Amino acid sequence: MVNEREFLADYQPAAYPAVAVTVDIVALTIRDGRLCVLLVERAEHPYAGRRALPGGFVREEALDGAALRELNEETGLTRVHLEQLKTYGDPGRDPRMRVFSVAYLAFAPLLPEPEAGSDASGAAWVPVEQATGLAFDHDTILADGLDRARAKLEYTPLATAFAGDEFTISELRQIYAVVWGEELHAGNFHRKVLSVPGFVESTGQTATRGGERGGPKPKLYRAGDAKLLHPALLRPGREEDVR
Amino acid sequence: MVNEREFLADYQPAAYPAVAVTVDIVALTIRDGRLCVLLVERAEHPYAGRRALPGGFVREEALDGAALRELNEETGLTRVHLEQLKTYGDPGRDPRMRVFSVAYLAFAPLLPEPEAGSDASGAAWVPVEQATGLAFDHDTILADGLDRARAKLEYTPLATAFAGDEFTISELRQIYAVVWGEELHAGNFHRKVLSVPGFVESTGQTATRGGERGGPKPKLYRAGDAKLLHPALLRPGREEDVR
DNA sequence: TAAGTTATGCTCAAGTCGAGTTTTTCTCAT
DNA sequence: ATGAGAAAAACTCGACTTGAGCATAACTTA
Repeated sequence: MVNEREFLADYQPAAYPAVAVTVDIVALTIRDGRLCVLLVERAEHPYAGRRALPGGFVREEALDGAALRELNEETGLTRVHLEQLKTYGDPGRDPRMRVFSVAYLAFAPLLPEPEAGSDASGAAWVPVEQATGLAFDHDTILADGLDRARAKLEYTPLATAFAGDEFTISELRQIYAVVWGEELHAGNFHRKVLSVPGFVESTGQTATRGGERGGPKPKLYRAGDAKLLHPALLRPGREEDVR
Repeated sequence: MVNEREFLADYQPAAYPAVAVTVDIVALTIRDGRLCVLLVERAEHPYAGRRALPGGFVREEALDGAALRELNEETGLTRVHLEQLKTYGDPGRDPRMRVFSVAYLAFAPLLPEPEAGSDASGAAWVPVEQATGLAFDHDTILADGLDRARAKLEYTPLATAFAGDEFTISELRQIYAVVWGEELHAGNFHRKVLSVPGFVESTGQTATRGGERGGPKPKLYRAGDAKLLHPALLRPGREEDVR
């Protein structure tokens, strides 16, 4: 019976209803100390007028390429960290037809451009807590993306993708604080970051001035060559683990 | 320009070349102390005669449902841990047409059935080190699945999905050893497993007899209610981290 | 009954973590 | 200019966690 099915499936693909594959992108950045996601406003039905994650149909290109192209079209960004998140394909998630969406997660350094072309589509960076009521199942996709982003900060040096080429330990700590939504002990964070091999490397320079509200000139660092943090930087307050 | 493209994409999906979506499953189990993956032999072109991961076209069903159905068709398994792995969609990965494959990772307890129906398709559990030269890009998918499985053992109680309902700490340790490919310190493993909240819970029973080659009757445990291990069970020998 | 194997627990030194403190260098407002 | 407040960086200390070994007792097979 399995063979019959396979046979049919292999040789009569046209017998199946038409399907489409899109990529949708959860692009995150930090603006004004807040975690923001890139959203577009839909001009067409379905969900006309609703905000949605940027994305579009996959052409004759690789999936990663499609995601990069879409993101570039909306933001002009080209050198971003992009990784596949998950694929969503429930029947009915798009009222037009069966649409499978391969979601991607992107980490953008501090605002490459405030707004997209400022023209048409109205792409905008929206604080994640205000990004609700999105089109399709994009609320779910965004939630999954945030979960993944928060988890990845723990064991990868991904936070450096949110920072510029050079950054201070405090700036890095602020990134963690904003993404995780909780303050971190400055001293311990400092010790930890410097002790994890390959996380950051010193530039030998210091910032030209201290913080906004005082303090000495901090040293500058750039991202190291580690792909994984070991030991990991664990999120505080996870004692009573997810059961 | 972006709008034009979106407009076209939204309203003329039929203008795009036909695409298909399949699920492919990396189903892992442990047989005779070896990590094995479920493979089928392809009867049809392309790659006729080559071994491949089990899978098939997605019907009018959810992706998770399609994966479960395919796995069930091959093994009869119904209560397995199944999770989405990654989606593969390079143009040309299937010579017939544009095929996107949503790969799933499954963890099966010790051999539900030695072989599939033993009839047709010739589904078989193959030691992973012998599972090479697979059809399509299945070598890559398998490698990604193994990476994911090994990583997940560290911070989730997934290893219990490889064990039966009741198991001994030593059996659990063997699962880790087989999947990771390295022996673990018995005493430390024992201490660690019992100290992580929710990992395992005692049944109060002990096995009816000791090990094959001697030793006291071990206590029996069942899986606990934790979804994440905290602190994690780190793989040894990862000092010089992935750079 | 002897020899070998295993489950389980204990010890100890090294390492890590969270929390708090100290010193010093800045910025800002007076 | 000067004092108050803030932040960078470094240090301390006690509580845990880890890796490596050792110890003991309970079993199996020969």
